[in-house]
Amino acid sequence: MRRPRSKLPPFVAEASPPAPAVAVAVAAPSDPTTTRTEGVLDPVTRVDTSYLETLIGYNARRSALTIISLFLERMAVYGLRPVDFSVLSVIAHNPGVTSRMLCASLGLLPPNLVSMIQQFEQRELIDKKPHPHDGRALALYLTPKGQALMEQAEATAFALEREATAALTEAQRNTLRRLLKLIYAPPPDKFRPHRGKPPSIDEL
Amino acid sequence: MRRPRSKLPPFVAEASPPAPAVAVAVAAPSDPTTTRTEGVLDPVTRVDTSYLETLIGYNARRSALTIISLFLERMAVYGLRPVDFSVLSVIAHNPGVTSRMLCASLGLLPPNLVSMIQQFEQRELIDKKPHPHDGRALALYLTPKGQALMEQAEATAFALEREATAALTEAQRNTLRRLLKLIYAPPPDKFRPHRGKPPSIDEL
DNA sequence: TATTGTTATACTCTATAACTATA
DNA sequence: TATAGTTATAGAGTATAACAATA
Repeated sequence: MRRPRSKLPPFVAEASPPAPAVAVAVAAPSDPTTTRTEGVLDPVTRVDTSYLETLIGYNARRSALTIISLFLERMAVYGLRPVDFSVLSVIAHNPGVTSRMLCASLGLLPPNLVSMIQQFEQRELIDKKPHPHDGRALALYLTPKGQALMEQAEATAFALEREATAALTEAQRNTLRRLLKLIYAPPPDKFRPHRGKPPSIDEL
Repeated sequence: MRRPRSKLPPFVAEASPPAPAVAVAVAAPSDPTTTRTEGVLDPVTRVDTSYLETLIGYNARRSALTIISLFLERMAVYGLRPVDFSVLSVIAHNPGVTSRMLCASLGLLPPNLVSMIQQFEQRELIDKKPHPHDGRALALYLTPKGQALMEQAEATAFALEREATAALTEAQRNTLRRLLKLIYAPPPDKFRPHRGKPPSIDEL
């Protein structure tokens, strides 16, 4: 079983402790008069992170970190890191996919995918077959063992997500997915409203 | 050998390319009969990532990456990475904060904060003063130069976030912030709806 | 004895260049 | 000449242990 790790220039660190989560007043705009105060913070006083909490990026990252933390915990039994899960999942749902396509769809760099693929082969989770139309490429498939593993892993992922988002209703989960997707895969400009009418449901 | 410490690898890579974003049909449940197909994907055909897109964690991470990517671009002029921005922002809004408190609030490890603080001092963005109540600790303050920088940087961050979330209305931004916060800082259990069985993780 | 800040260091992940074999 | 897969390696980020000064 492997040891997970991570990367990335974060708003916050990778989180070894589950990240204190510093509860603060909601999005209160920072008071300019309080900056440069000569007083020292009472150790008992919580640190004020309300400004950072007004940033979507900060909130998105904190949430992703929270879910990933639970993911690591629950997926350890399968020996899968999030990136392993993603790769195997894409292979599962795209039999015959090539390494190049995998990299493009998940934002991975080819050199970094190699060792992953090799380990999956050693664990007999995937098969590499020659690509019928391109002698350079290799078509990737899940083995029956790989399929069995991923069926369980995907069920676990689903349950884990439900748990991590237990504070949300199903409607809110759908809303959240939709809004997040609007950020990383925005529709063409013409669909954007003029700030007057929301095109869709902004439910609770 | 065994490290209880959790680390966290991503669903997708850190994204050097802005991450292709693979548009796909919306959340179509994977068809079991299509797995293990012997056919090979047409290179023209886009990879199907619809399953991954049903995961909140995947969407949250992709969105965070998108925003962070723009953040890196726009903040380069200030010489600030996201983590630098977060640290300076917390100092700005919490004058006299200690390293220990900074680490706790942002999930940073003390050894990794040291070089950051040193660089901020060399750039004359912060001042270290002895803590009045605790001889071990140091109180951190922004210098006037640091304050000027952060005022600009925070304005840039605000503009950048607006741009990265241009596909969202202001109401949707507020909704998004609120839903994300419910994940990493959920309210007490009693506010959660009764979904049949509370802690049972394995409900479908 | 416990904690703050620090040093040194190991480990993981990410990024770049270059090689091979096929197209 | 361009692309798929691979190798080797540089670079950045994260984690652990241990130490000095102070509580």
